[in-house]
Amino acid sequence: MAVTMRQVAEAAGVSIATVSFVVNNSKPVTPETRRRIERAMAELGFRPNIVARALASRRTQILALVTPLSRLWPGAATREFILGAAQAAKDSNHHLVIWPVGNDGDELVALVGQKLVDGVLLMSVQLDDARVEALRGLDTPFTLIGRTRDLTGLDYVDVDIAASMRMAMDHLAGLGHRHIAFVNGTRDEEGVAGFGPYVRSEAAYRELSTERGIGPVVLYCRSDAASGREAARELLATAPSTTAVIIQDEAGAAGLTAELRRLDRPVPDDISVLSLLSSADFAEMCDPPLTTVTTPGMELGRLGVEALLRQLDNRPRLTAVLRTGVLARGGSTGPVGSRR
Amino acid sequence: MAVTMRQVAEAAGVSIATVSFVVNNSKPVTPETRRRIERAMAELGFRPNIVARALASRRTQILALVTPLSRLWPGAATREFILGAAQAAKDSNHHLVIWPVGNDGDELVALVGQKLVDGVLLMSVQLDDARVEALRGLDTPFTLIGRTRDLTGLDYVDVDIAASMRMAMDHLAGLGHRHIAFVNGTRDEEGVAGFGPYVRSEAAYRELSTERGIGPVVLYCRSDAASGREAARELLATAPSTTAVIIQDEAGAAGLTAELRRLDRPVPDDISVLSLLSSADFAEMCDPPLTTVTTPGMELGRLGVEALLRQLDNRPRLTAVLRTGVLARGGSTGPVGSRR
DNA sequence: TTGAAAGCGCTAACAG
DNA sequence: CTGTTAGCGCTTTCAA
Repeated sequence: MAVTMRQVAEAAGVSIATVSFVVNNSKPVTPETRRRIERAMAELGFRPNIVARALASRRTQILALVTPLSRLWPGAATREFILGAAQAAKDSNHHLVIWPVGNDGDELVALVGQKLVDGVLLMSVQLDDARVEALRGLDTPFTLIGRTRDLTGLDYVDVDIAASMRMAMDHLAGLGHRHIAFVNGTRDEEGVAGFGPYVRSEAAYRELSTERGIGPVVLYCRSDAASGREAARELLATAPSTTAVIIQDEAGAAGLTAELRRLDRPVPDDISVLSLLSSADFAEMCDPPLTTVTTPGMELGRLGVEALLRQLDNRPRLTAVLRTGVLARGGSTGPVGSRR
Repeated sequence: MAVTMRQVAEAAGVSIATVSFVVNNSKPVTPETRRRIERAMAELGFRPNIVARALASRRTQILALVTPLSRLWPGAATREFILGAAQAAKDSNHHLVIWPVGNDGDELVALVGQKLVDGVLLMSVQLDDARVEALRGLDTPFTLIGRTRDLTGLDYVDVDIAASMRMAMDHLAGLGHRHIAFVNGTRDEEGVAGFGPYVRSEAAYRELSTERGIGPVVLYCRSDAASGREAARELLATAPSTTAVIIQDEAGAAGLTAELRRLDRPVPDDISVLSLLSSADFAEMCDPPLTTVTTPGMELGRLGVEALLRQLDNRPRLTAVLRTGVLARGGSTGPVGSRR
């Protein structure tokens, strides 16, 4: 059996309460007494039982990361996100549990009701998200990764898609491109309208193009290479003057690039392709090296945990955190004809 | 405050013990009494406090998934694995915590000492793994994902690399290929010798080639497209008669394919490429669709949890579970000249 | 079939 | 500064 506080107390000749004080640094203790206790702890190999502590203190030091059952953000940096969150949790003496739950809130309510976790991190939040409404009714603090339509009173961490899009367009414009198309992602289940990132990226693209007098060209593709190929053909058919394309899907980007090559419009020599909000893994796999704007998965995970812990500790809140993607230059060059 | 068992007991006019019996189905209870209690629970919205239960029963119903800090299996199906494990845990009323810890066992010992978890799942196990030795000294059950050199008394779940390699070679041989090369992964940190999957796949390849009278050709590449390109050049220089290549790295596969194309040996028309033990994400991103043998990440995660739970419940153990990768045909054809 | 009661190991008043 | 004590909410003998 594991060593308990009581045994430590006996060995050190003090009361169990005093041991608790030194373990948690919760009250002043004479250096001499402290030393005796620490010695006893070391000798006996004492490790506080975290479950007993949780029951007595009403603080489990456990956070939950709620992930959808379906892959919501296709091919995205989920792994990095999870690991970033787990790291951040550990760094502040917390544990992270993974809860894969459906999109209706009921299951989530049941889990939260178990009182296992102090707070909840909600991944892949949708514009209208039943899970959020469900959590609003409970008294467990939570933080969003992503954004709902109605954000009153909520804390969230998200990718700054508008800024990322601007970064992408600035990059391409800086290379001399004047005809920049956008291939947006799409998900049959809810249509383009429902998925926040898609909505926001398209809005940002349209706004920026108009602002710069670039006729907006928007196409769509699903999350596979074949769909990317289709987009390539459609692009050349409908907007042949295009010299650069921003695409928000990894698999789609791969297909698009390959098809452009097949159609004698090689990337990046003849047309530039930039993959928006892809994962780091993808970036290092592209060939030719595509320019990418990478989702900062780890950082978002860390920030999500940070925001949640602030709520739990009643520290100043982190209400609206946005992070721009990271630009990694591939082999993109300017449009044909404009090059030195 | 949340509803407690005591309140339910009062409302139903029974003792707290009886409530416990119906909640856990641990003792027979008169239908009539049971009904009263269930009614009270429903009306009050009672949810058992899992922490109190854990303290009293010495069973937390929490499992830990230990992941290395560094990416050990490059680009692999980590996400699927994590989600598979989380799902399986949930399906048997358990929780899964993620512990990103270093490779020395000390941190792990400290975490386990907290008595938060009933069992541990060790990911990315190395041939000589300090974490395993550390866990052997404790009394918390654990299961390996991967294998150590010394497996006595241990339960593990792993990819059957030999079988996967055989599947790959059979597939290619069936298409008529007689010159099949293998590009193994490599990791500078520990050399080829240290990483189990690399060791085993190479051994399997060599054995199978010898068996079939195919002179073995083995090259190495790191986990990036550039390294894959190098491998392509080296391959054509040293074994120009090669008609098919098996490569065990996703990024490397991308680079290899691209470089072969650039050198006028297009895939799959002129030479076949098969990506061994890659992730499902990768498979759907390849263009042209590469034939892949995919790591069954979800399934391994589920099986790991299953094996662990069996230990915990004293059910017949699952000591040595191996799963073969899943073959997904891409556009591979037979070698040039042998085609109809 | 049900109840009483003794913990599980620790925290947090409160008292001294 | 240290000790006493009453729980935290539930499980689990042991009796009734």
